[in-house]
Amino acid sequence: MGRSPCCEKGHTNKGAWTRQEDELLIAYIRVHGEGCWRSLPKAAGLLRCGKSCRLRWINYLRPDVKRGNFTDEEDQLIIKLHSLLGNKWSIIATRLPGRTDNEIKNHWNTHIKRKLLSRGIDPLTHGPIHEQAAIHSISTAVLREKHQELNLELHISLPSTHLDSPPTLHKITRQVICFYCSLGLPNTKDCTCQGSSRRTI
DNA sequence: AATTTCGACAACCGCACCCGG
DNA sequence: TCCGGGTGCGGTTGTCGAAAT
Repeated sequence: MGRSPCCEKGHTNKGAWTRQEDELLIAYIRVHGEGCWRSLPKAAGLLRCGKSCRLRWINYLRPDVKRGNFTDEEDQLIIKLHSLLGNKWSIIATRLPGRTDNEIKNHWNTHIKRKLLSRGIDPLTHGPIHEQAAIHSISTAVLREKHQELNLELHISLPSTHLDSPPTLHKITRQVICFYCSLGLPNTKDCTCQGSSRRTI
Protein backbone atom coordinates (compact mmCIF):
# COMPACT_ATOMS: atom_id res chain seq x y z
CA MET A 1 0.00 0.00 0.00
CA GLY A 2 1.54 3.25 -1.11
CA ARG A 3 1.15 6.65 0.38
CA SER A 4 -2.07 8.49 -0.15
CA PRO A 5 -2.20 10.92 -3.04
CA CYS A 6 -1.68 14.59 -2.28
CA CYS A 7 -5.21 15.33 -3.38
CA GLU A 8 -8.34 13.67 -4.59
CA LYS A 9 -7.88 14.00 -8.29
CA GLY A 10 -11.53 13.47 -9.03
CA HIS A 11 -12.49 16.61 -7.17
CA THR A 12 -9.85 19.03 -8.33
CA ASN A 13 -9.60 21.44 -11.22
CA LYS A 14 -6.72 21.21 -13.64
CA GLY A 15 -5.24 23.43 -16.27
CA ALA A 16 -4.97 27.18 -16.36
CA TRP A 17 -5.95 29.14 -13.29
CA THR A 18 -8.88 31.53 -13.50
CA ARG A 19 -8.83 35.08 -12.18
CA GLN A 20 -11.26 34.04 -9.46
CA GLU A 21 -9.03 31.19 -8.30
CA ASP A 22 -6.07 33.53 -8.20
CA GLU A 23 -7.97 36.00 -6.07
CA LEU A 24 -9.07 33.30 -3.65
CA LEU A 25 -5.52 32.08 -3.25
CA ILE A 26 -4.07 35.58 -2.80
CA ALA A 27 -6.75 36.50 -0.29
CA TYR A 28 -6.15 33.36 1.75
CA ILE A 29 -2.37 33.71 1.84
CA ARG A 30 -2.65 37.40 2.77
CA VAL A 31 -4.57 36.39 5.85
CA HIS A 32 -2.95 33.09 6.80
CA GLY A 33 0.45 33.22 5.17
CA GLU A 34 2.22 30.51 3.21
CA GLY A 35 2.43 26.90 4.33
CA CYS A 36 0.14 23.93 4.97
CA TRP A 37 -0.35 23.56 1.25
CA ARG A 38 -2.18 20.30 1.67
CA SER A 39 -5.00 21.83 3.66
CA LEU A 40 -4.91 25.23 1.97
CA PRO A 41 -7.16 24.47 -1.03
CA LYS A 42 -10.05 23.34 1.12
CA ALA A 43 -9.61 26.19 3.58
CA ALA A 44 -9.38 28.72 0.76
CA GLY A 45 -12.35 27.29 -1.08
CA LEU A 46 -10.31 26.15 -4.03
CA LEU A 47 -10.84 22.96 -6.00
CA ARG A 48 -7.13 22.56 -6.55
CA CYS A 49 -4.40 20.28 -5.36
CA GLY A 50 -2.10 21.76 -2.73
CA LYS A 51 0.92 21.40 -4.94
CA SER A 52 -0.84 23.28 -7.67
CA CYS A 53 -1.63 26.13 -5.26
CA ARG A 54 1.97 26.29 -4.09
CA LEU A 55 3.26 26.39 -7.65
CA ARG A 56 0.79 29.03 -8.69
CA TRP A 57 1.69 31.22 -5.73
CA ILE A 58 5.45 30.83 -6.01
CA ASN A 59 5.71 31.18 -9.77
CA TYR A 60 3.04 33.70 -10.53
CA LEU A 61 1.13 35.33 -7.70
CA ARG A 62 3.82 36.15 -5.15
CA PRO A 63 4.15 39.95 -4.99
CA ASP A 64 7.93 39.93 -5.38
CA VAL A 65 7.91 37.90 -8.57
CA LYS A 66 9.58 39.86 -11.35
CA ARG A 67 7.79 39.54 -14.64
CA GLY A 68 9.15 40.40 -18.06
CA ASN A 69 12.21 39.71 -20.13
CA PHE A 70 15.49 38.58 -18.69
CA THR A 71 18.30 41.11 -18.98
CA ASP A 72 21.67 40.25 -20.52
CA GLU A 73 23.18 40.43 -17.05
CA GLU A 74 20.67 37.89 -15.78
CA ASP A 75 21.38 35.65 -18.77
CA GLN A 76 25.10 35.77 -18.14
CA LEU A 77 24.61 35.01 -14.47
CA ILE A 78 22.37 32.06 -15.25
CA ILE A 79 24.90 30.68 -17.70
CA LYS A 80 27.72 30.98 -15.21
CA LEU A 81 25.76 29.47 -12.37
CA HIS A 82 24.55 26.66 -14.60
CA SER A 83 28.11 25.86 -15.66
CA LEU A 84 28.91 25.45 -12.01
CA LEU A 85 25.74 23.99 -10.54
CA GLY A 86 24.06 22.20 -13.42
CA ASN A 87 20.26 22.00 -13.34
CA LYS A 88 19.98 23.21 -9.77
CA TRP A 89 17.32 25.70 -10.74
CA SER A 90 16.17 26.44 -7.24
CA ILE A 91 19.68 27.37 -6.15
CA ILE A 92 20.25 29.43 -9.27
CA ALA A 93 16.96 31.21 -8.58
CA THR A 94 18.18 32.31 -5.17
CA ARG A 95 20.85 34.37 -6.92
CA LEU A 96 18.33 36.12 -9.15
CA PRO A 97 15.96 38.12 -6.98
CA GLY A 98 12.39 38.03 -8.22
CA ARG A 99 12.98 35.13 -10.57
CA THR A 100 11.59 31.67 -9.89
CA ASP A 101 13.20 28.33 -10.56
CA ASN A 102 10.46 27.45 -13.02
CA GLU A 103 10.89 30.71 -14.90
CA ILE A 104 14.66 30.28 -15.09
CA LYS A 105 14.28 26.67 -16.18
CA ASN A 106 11.88 27.67 -18.96
CA HIS A 107 14.10 30.57 -20.00
CA TRP A 108 17.07 28.24 -20.13
CA ASN A 109 15.28 25.67 -22.25
CA THR A 110 13.79 28.15 -24.69
CA HIS A 111 16.33 30.96 -24.97
CA ILE A 112 19.71 30.35 -23.41
CA LYS A 113 20.19 26.83 -24.75
CA ARG A 114 19.68 28.07 -28.28
CA LYS A 115 21.85 31.11 -27.66
CA LEU A 116 24.72 28.92 -26.50
CA LEU A 117 24.29 26.48 -29.39
CA SER A 118 24.38 29.35 -31.89
CA ARG A 119 27.67 30.41 -30.33
CA GLY A 120 29.01 26.89 -30.70
CA ILE A 121 28.83 26.19 -26.99
CA ASP A 122 27.37 23.00 -25.65
CA PRO A 123 24.70 23.90 -23.05
CA LEU A 124 25.37 20.78 -21.06
CA THR A 125 29.11 20.96 -20.72
CA HIS A 126 29.58 24.66 -21.47
CA GLY A 127 32.45 23.60 -23.71
CA PRO A 128 32.88 24.03 -27.45
CA ILE A 129 30.53 21.78 -29.44
CA HIS A 130 33.27 20.65 -31.83
CA GLU A 131 35.07 19.13 -28.88
CA GLN A 132 32.13 16.90 -27.99
CA ALA A 133 34.23 13.82 -28.47
CA ALA A 134 36.60 15.04 -25.83
CA ILE A 135 33.98 16.08 -23.30
CA HIS A 136 34.80 13.32 -20.92
CA SER A 137 38.46 14.05 -20.98
CA ILE A 138 38.29 17.71 -20.04
CA SER A 139 41.29 18.28 -17.86
CA THR A 140 40.89 19.32 -14.29
CA ALA A 141 43.19 22.22 -15.07
CA VAL A 142 40.67 23.62 -17.52
CA LEU A 143 37.85 23.18 -15.03
CA ARG A 144 39.85 24.88 -12.32
CA GLU A 145 40.54 27.77 -14.66
CA LYS A 146 36.83 28.10 -15.45
CA HIS A 147 35.89 28.06 -11.81
CA GLN A 148 38.49 30.66 -10.94
CA GLU A 149 36.96 32.95 -13.49
CA LEU A 150 33.55 32.28 -11.94
CA ASN A 151 34.85 32.95 -8.51
CA LEU A 152 35.98 36.38 -9.62
CA GLU A 153 32.69 37.20 -11.24
CA LEU A 154 30.51 35.92 -8.44
CA HIS A 155 32.75 36.86 -5.57
CA ILE A 156 33.02 33.22 -4.64
CA SER A 157 36.13 32.37 -2.72
CA LEU A 158 37.60 29.48 -0.90
CA PRO A 159 37.74 29.68 2.85
CA SER A 160 40.51 32.08 3.73
CA THR A 161 43.79 30.63 4.81
CA HIS A 162 46.61 32.31 6.63
CA LEU A 163 49.60 31.94 4.39
CA ASP A 164 51.98 33.66 6.73
CA SER A 165 51.10 31.38 9.59
CA PRO A 166 50.01 27.89 8.59
CA PRO A 167 46.73 27.01 10.23
CA THR A 168 46.58 24.32 12.78
CA LEU A 169 44.54 21.22 12.10
CA HIS A 170 41.91 22.59 14.39
CA LYS A 171 41.71 25.77 12.35
CA ILE A 172 41.52 23.88 9.09
CA THR A 173 38.62 21.72 10.16
CA ARG A 174 36.71 24.72 11.40
CA GLN A 175 37.18 26.56 8.12
CA VAL A 176 35.82 23.81 5.89
CA ILE A 177 32.63 25.03 4.27
CA CYS A 178 30.88 23.59 1.30
CA PHE A 179 30.50 25.23 -2.05
CA TYR A 180 26.92 26.28 -1.34
CA CYS A 181 27.90 28.09 1.81
CA SER A 182 30.69 29.79 -0.09
CA LEU A 183 27.98 31.04 -2.45
CA GLY A 184 26.24 32.55 0.52
CA LEU A 185 23.61 29.84 0.62
CA PRO A 186 23.98 28.15 3.96
CA ASN A 187 21.69 25.27 4.89
CA THR A 188 20.53 24.61 1.38
CA LYS A 189 19.52 21.06 0.69
CA ASP A 190 22.89 20.40 -0.92
CA CYS A 191 24.94 21.94 1.83
CA THR A 192 27.56 19.48 2.98
CA CYS A 193 29.07 21.50 5.78
CA GLN A 194 29.88 19.73 8.96
CA GLY A 195 27.05 19.87 11.41
CA SER A 196 24.72 21.70 9.09
CA SER A 197 24.10 19.17 6.37
CA ARG A 198 20.47 18.53 5.74
CA ARG A 199 20.92 15.90 3.11
CA THR A 200 23.52 13.27 2.58
CA ILE A 201 25.16 13.05 -0.83
C1' DA B 1 -8.15 32.85 -45.42
C1' DA B 2 -7.06 28.36 -43.73
C1' DT B 3 -3.78 25.29 -42.06
C1' DT B 4 0.54 23.93 -40.18
C1' DT B 5 4.61 24.65 -37.53
C1' DC B 6 7.10 26.51 -33.86
C1' DG B 7 8.23 29.01 -29.68
C1' DA B 8 7.09 30.42 -25.06
C1' DC B 9 5.56 29.47 -20.76
C1' DA B 10 2.21 27.74 -17.32
C1' DA B 11 1.14 23.71 -15.07
C1' DC B 12 1.44 18.77 -13.93
C1' DC B 13 3.75 14.59 -12.35
C1' DG B 14 6.79 11.65 -9.94
C1' DC B 15 10.45 11.29 -6.96
C1' DA B 16 13.56 12.51 -3.15
C1' DC B 17 14.15 14.47 1.08
C1' DC B 18 13.03 16.33 5.73
C1' DC B 19 10.93 15.94 9.96
C1' DG B 20 7.91 14.68 13.59
C1' DG B 21 5.51 10.95 15.89
C1' DT C 1 15.22 3.54 14.46
C1' DC C 2 11.47 3.37 11.47
C1' DC C 3 7.57 5.08 9.05
C1' DG C 4 4.55 8.11 6.80
C1' DG C 5 2.94 12.86 5.82
C1' DG C 6 4.24 17.19 3.89
C1' DT C 7 7.01 19.76 0.93
C1' DG C 8 10.26 21.06 -2.67
C1' DC C 9 12.63 20.07 -6.92
C1' DG C 10 13.48 18.93 -11.67
C1' DG C 11 11.74 16.85 -15.85
C1' DT C 12 8.05 16.76 -18.88
C1' DT C 13 3.71 17.88 -20.99
C1' DG C 14 -0.12 20.82 -22.49
C1' DT C 15 -1.84 24.93 -24.31
C1' DC C 16 -1.97 29.10 -26.68
C1' DG C 17 -0.51 32.65 -29.77
C1' DA C 18 2.50 34.14 -33.54
C1' DA C 19 4.80 33.22 -37.72
C1' DA C 20 5.23 30.72 -41.87
C1' DT C 21 3.33 28.35 -45.79
